[in-house]
Amino acid sequence: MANSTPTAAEATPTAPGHRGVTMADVAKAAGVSRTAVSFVLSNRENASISEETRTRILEAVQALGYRPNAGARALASQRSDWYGIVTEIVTAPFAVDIIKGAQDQAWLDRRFLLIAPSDQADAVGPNKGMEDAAFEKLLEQRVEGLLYAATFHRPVHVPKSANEVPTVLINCFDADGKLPSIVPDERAGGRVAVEHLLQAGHKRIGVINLDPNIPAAVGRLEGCREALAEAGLELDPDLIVAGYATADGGYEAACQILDKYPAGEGRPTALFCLNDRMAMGAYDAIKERGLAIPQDIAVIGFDNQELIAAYLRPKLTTVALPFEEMGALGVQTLASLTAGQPIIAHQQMVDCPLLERYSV
Amino acid sequence: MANSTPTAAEATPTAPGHRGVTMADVAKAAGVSRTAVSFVLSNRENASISEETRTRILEAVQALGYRPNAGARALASQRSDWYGIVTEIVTAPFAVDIIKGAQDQAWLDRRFLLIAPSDQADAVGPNKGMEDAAFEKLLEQRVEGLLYAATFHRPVHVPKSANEVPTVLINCFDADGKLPSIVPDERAGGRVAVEHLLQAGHKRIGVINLDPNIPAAVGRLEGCREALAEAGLELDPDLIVAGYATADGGYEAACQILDKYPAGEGRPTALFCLNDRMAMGAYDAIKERGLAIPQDIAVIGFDNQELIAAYLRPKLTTVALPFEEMGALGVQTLASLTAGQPIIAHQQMVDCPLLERYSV
DNA sequence: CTCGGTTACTAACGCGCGTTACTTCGAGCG
DNA sequence: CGCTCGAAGTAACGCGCGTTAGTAACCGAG
Repeated sequence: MANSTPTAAEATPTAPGHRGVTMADVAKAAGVSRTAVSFVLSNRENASISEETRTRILEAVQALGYRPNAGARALASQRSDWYGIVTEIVTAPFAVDIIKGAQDQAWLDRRFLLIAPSDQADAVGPNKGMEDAAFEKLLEQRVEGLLYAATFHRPVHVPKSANEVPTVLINCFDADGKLPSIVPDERAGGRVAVEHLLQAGHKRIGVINLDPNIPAAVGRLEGCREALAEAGLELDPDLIVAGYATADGGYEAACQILDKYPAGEGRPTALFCLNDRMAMGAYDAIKERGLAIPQDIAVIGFDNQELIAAYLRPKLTTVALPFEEMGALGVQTLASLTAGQPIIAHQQMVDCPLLERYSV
Repeated sequence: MANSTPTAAEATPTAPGHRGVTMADVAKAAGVSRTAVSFVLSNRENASISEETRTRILEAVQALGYRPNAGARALASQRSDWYGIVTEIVTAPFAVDIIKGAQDQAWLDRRFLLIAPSDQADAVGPNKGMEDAAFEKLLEQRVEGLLYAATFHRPVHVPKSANEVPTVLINCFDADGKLPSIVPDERAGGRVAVEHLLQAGHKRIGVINLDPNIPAAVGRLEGCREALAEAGLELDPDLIVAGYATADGGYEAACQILDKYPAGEGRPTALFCLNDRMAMGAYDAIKERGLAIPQDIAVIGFDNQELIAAYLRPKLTTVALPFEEMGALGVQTLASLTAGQPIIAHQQMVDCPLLERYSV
């Protein structure tokens, strides 16, 4: 301000922050070398810059509206501070939460998260190549690490290019068993759900199952059986009904259970629905029969699909899938990997917390 | 392959695509200058490279697993091919769809979409600064254009830095009236909804309203009145009930309407719910009274919140908010702006299509 | 044989920045 | 006074690439 020499660069002084202000412009304005500016802006430890010139430089930065060029910085320093995540953003109410968790954590670490879409992951469709392209694009940006997130817990095949930088899988695991992964602890989740029902006094519990082969079903059911076993109970095979993972599927499965047993005579007093969408359908089946939730029949879900669980009437008690936590943990794991630290655990499992609402 | 000179760069020949393969490496491997490689890879028109060396270069690219460095390329060419979008990814089942639309379109245009989070937009909370930081971060990446997306249709204040590059608002509009925006055509949407009810023979229609002051409510109600007027009907003020934009709010509003009019005596035969969450609550109110949807009372929603609308029983007929289309249009608009073309329309309105399911 | 005009390239600069090696200057010390 | 040493800064290189100006070889016309 005091002795700022007007330069050509200040063509539009009323609009600071106009594009193309470089460190050289700042240096000229402050009357120092470009190196000095660089030292100040990167807060170098052992650089000796007097307090006076330091503030003069910072003033010039402010006045000109200088903004560093991330690309140039990455080029010169050979590090980008970027991570990449590829995920099916499409059908995915879940993927969003993973992204949010990852992005918030990245933001805390002063890193930037690049997001690339991959439409259907293992699609047979025409865009099988999209996923490879997504990885490719991210690597062109010279990301320092990669995250791969699936919308439901399952084994996946990841493009080979993922081997070029540290890569962590979220909500899925490497079918080839190489890459580290972060998954929900389905077993513990199933256990916590059923323990909650037991504590509420229920002894006869119906289960509305998913496709029995997917990891989620296997784990949750295992946890369910564990909890029952500890209470000296067993799961009645007649009370497990599988259905499509939709509200309609849940409705039909619930009907099947409720219609098999008249009131009192062996009818379960609680239903463990392996996901919230099915619980939504179960609600209808129960209400149709004039039964009250939770007085006549308690219902517990799984997933905590907010839009459903928090808006059903009564609000659904459920076990939450820890998407945000997994996203955050993914970034943390990536950070330690890119820092050169060894892989701590090949597969990290994250707890699924119980969310008590009003259906138990 | 034939006469490839082994170089130090081929340290790990079994792992092509290892990091740090540069154009110079490719040039050396192909026995040409770096310039020649650059010409081939960027498909220059008036560069004369013989077909022979051309294929030799491409072979070297393949063999070494060369991958361009996007940052360096942006630095040299002074253009980045990147757009940025800042949005509240948080609470936002909607923002996701906007992002998807934008990202798919960007992908088609061979551009990359950088996503920055902005937690609560006009939050009073501690992270008011986050939004500015998001813009700042994106500008540091030298994005060529910016998108700003809100989760519900409303006026917004955008940080001044948005003026430095072309900026388009999506699902919101500039409170200062400067920036171009893309919003849903709420009025036409309300009209289409009510026309659909009229066509189904309904003449007495109840409206479950949102906060009457927000743009969505204003527009949708206006469209509703238009449709009625064209049929020679009027909206009975007694049949408009506002509530909180939740399932509970919808439940209470529906109760109020249904309890005021006993069957036959002026009870509406259809409910127009201004969003799907409220429709969800209205379903419960209707079912509780032993009425059937749509036989006794038809219900139509707005928003097409997939997780609700497609899973309610019966599935909800609703008017969709065109998030993906708005996202895509945003990128298209940005493309024309960055190409130097003038602003076509200050505010572009996108149609809200009717989705017929089973509740009317 | 010379000369203009192509074809097929290459040398060299600069994008904006981080970083290393070097210079300059004044204070302190024997 | 001569010397060293730290403080305060600067010149210059290179990151990987796009791009312009230029060069060398060849070819046909005069």
